[in-house]
Amino acid sequence: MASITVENYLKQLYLEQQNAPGDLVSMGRLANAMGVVPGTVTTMVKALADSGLVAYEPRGGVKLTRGGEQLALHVLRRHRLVESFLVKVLGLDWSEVHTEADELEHAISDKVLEKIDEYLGRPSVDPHGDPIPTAKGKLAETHLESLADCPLGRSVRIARVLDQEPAFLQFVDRCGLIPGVNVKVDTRDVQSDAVAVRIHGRPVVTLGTAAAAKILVEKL
Amino acid sequence: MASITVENYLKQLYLEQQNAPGDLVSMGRLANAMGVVPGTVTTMVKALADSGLVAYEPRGGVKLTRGGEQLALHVLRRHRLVESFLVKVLGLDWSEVHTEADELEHAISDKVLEKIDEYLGRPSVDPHGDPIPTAKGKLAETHLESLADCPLGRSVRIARVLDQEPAFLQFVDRCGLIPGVNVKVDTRDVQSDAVAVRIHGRPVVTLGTAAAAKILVEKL
DNA sequence: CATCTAATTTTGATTATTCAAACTATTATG
DNA sequence: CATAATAGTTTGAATAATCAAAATTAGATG
Repeated sequence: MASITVENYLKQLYLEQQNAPGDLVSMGRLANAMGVVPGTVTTMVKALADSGLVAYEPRGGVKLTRGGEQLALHVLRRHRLVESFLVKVLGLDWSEVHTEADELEHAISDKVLEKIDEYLGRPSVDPHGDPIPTAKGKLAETHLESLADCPLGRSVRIARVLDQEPAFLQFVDRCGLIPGVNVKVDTRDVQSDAVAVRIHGRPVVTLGTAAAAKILVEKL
Repeated sequence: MASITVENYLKQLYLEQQNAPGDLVSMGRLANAMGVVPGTVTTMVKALADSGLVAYEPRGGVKLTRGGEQLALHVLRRHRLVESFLVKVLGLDWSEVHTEADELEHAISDKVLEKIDEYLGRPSVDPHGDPIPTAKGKLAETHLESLADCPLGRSVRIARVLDQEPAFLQFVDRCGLIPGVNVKVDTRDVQSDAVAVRIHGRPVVTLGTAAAAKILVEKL
């Protein structure tokens, strides 16, 4: 059995790989994601490489092996199903479930996970719109645009919010930019770095480009 | 924060104290309950004593301090609420939830626990009839008789099963001796070590005294 | 090309938890 | 009461995960 620490390294490495597909992940990025000093990551990554979970190029970076990726996806599946469960069944706020799931993801057995999945009707995305890997370790590829780059004036639906920070999620919530809501980008201005978003029956919301880029939408 | 290991020692110590109220718990009993060698327990207990969670008498035994007991009860509350949740909401079999809860009890936050408690309607006992400590750390005292010592021929209700072994619970289930069921002890014989139990509309079940003693009943 | 910088790796320690095996009390017993 | 049996403690070592700080390397820059 992979320890909680190992599960966390693999999960984090997977998420970092998503940010820059193709490349190896640098020790620095992983250290930052894990909240440890770089030396710790070097040590740990070498151990993971010995276990065949990652491929490590000294001074180059790391990436998951097929086996490591499967484990990471399994952790991610637990994380996202737990998040969904906490929101849909227990009624927690979507801004707080990420932290909770970070603990629970290591304590849930396959049996309980299956019951949760069944109870929820086998959802394909979690409350933030993040896709849930299947039990077999497959993750549906999505290619969504964001509020920072989707066409102007066209009606689109909020599909995913890429930032798990409670404060950001609460802000998004207050604005009503939550997954499932239909919106239209009114204007976008490079100089002022601003994106104006119109939600039916609500005042126009203006976001900075960085914030807009974290909100993904799908065409209708 | 108490580590998972510390939580487990405190919980186990609490349970051992229940078995022999008043006495100190011996290192051997605790080692056995924890599944570690005795030397490990000595070391750990000394550390717990330094943290003020237990009172340790070298070569005498250990007991929980008020603080240690509060922590133990908090763990037990999580354990038993989780068990209830797994059975009542997710539909797991009561024979398998103990193991699951042993993991989950360390990963559940107070916030999630409160939601679970609310969802279940603030139950006072878990699926095995074990009492659930309150959020304040109070445990309702029960003084139940068992099938091995309750009056003969009187109708009583199964209230609690003291053994968490899946095989025993499955057996109990097959016999229909589950909490809430009304039964009557027909005969009891010291020489044959046998207890005959009658359940309405079912064949009489004969148990050994040791098994009968693990099934607690309440008067009607 | 020599050097500076930023990232990475190494080294030596630390903490938590555990074990095996040697040692030491206590208790019971003849 | 001397001693055997039992329970408990100590000691020395191991593993996992971490840090601080020194050493190294690969590029970037003048």
